[in-house]
Amino acid sequence: MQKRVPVGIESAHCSTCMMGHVCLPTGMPSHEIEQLDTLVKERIRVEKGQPLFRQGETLNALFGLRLGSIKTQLEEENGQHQITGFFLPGEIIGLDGMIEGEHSSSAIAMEDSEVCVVRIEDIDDVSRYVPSLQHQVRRIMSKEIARSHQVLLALGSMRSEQRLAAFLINMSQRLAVLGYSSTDFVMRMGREEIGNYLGLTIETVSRLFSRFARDGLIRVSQREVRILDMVALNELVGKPC
Amino acid sequence: MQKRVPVGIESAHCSTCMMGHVCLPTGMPSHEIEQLDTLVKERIRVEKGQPLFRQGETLNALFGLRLGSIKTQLEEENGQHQITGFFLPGEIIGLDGMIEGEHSSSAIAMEDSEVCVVRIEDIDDVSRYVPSLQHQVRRIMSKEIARSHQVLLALGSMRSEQRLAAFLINMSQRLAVLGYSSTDFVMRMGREEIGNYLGLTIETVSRLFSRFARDGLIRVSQREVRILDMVALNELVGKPC
DNA sequence: ACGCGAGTTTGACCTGCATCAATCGGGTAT
DNA sequence: ATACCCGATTGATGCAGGTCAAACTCGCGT
Repeated sequence: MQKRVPVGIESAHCSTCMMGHVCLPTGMPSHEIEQLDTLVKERIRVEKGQPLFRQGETLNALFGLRLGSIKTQLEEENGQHQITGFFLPGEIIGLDGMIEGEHSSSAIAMEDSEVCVVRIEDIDDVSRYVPSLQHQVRRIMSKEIARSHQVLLALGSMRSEQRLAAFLINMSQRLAVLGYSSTDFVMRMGREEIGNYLGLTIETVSRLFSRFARDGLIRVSQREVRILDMVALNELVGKPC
Repeated sequence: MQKRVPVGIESAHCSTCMMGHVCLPTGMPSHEIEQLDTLVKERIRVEKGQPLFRQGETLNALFGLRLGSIKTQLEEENGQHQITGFFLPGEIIGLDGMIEGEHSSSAIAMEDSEVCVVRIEDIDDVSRYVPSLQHQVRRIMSKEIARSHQVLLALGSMRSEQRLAAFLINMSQRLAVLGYSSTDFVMRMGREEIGNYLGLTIETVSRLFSRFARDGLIRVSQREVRILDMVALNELVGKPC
């Protein structure tokens, strides 16, 4: 059984894709979006737990997540790893591989997922006809930089409860954009992954979930979360000093 | 007295700039680098302590640091801030402002500095004639993403001594690229800034410097550092688990 | 030379989170 | 059902690094 399978691309057109409003074409004029239809020549399905790409691999392509969820992580010689991002449908993966050379991180599917493959050379070709495409790519990369700076802020200057609160708020907002409930969702990652991402141990994360629940901020059962008091969560992370 | 002063640009040509080998033109073919000479229409001097730009400002330009050193930081409503990067000559600042809209961080000069201003619209113009320019911009942004992921790794999974060791190694390497000694240099930032960047308090940073010195890894006097045992520093950060 | 102030160092103490360890619970195979 | 396993929870304890406080150093201006 293959782990990383090409799938049919008959409907692989950005112009008709339902993710268009949250994916690469976001905000582009519709006549230019049609020109993107040659951009995605391939789609890949990645099984849960399998890598989309691995740190060190040469891959001159970006991946638009269509379905599922994927985490990226830095891997060290000594088996250690640090999760650098959780990606949801519509988000672009592989931006740290745009140096000719190699990816600086690995991307692992957290559930069965499907990505659109965009070869970088194709980006250059298409952008001759679609000037706004370059803007778009830069916009997305810029956003990724800003995003990781936000995580730096969390790891560098927040206490554990603030980090988890910020994490929940962030998940909530991103899921809302995708049309899901902002108060009621299933996290695709386990406690260990959350802890790793936030620079905390699994036990601390677990305790925090319990505490948040006891304090009436959320309800949790395994990976299901219901946010009961968004205001309190926001206060926890930002307002007070 | 002005804080942010345009300076003459008579010699503002990437093709003749001494920073060329470490700046935006890095690795570009020389006949294309000449085409970059229209890219920098302006140079700005920023006084120590003054901002090059501020979080929230609309600025559709990148800045190539020519002289001096600059830090970028996220600023929160409550006066808190988190330093997200220290920049040395040859490095590009403002990559998180390439979303049409606003910068997501502030950039402050740590000493009197000078930057080349590259307007984003000019990038688009010039890249019509210089196809590799787009690659170059993407390469630089990709590198910035990878860089911030490295800092995430430090903040998320290293202990204080490892963070400081990694910081010193990083400074050493970057200064070496600029032609300075890799073992003997002056840090442009104070203890507080280092601490903020690494998610530590000023006292912890100070104690670590003292400890490193006592253990014969470095010699420190104020902001001057001499690295005595680079091997030990590297072991501290990576090898053992 | 003196005094002053900002940045740094050092010490004593405290706490938030890690660590170690035991238990629990839900899902799956038998 | 039962057994098993993996992830999550909860408790007890320890320590790295934070906090509070005092002293020290280097410039710098007078």
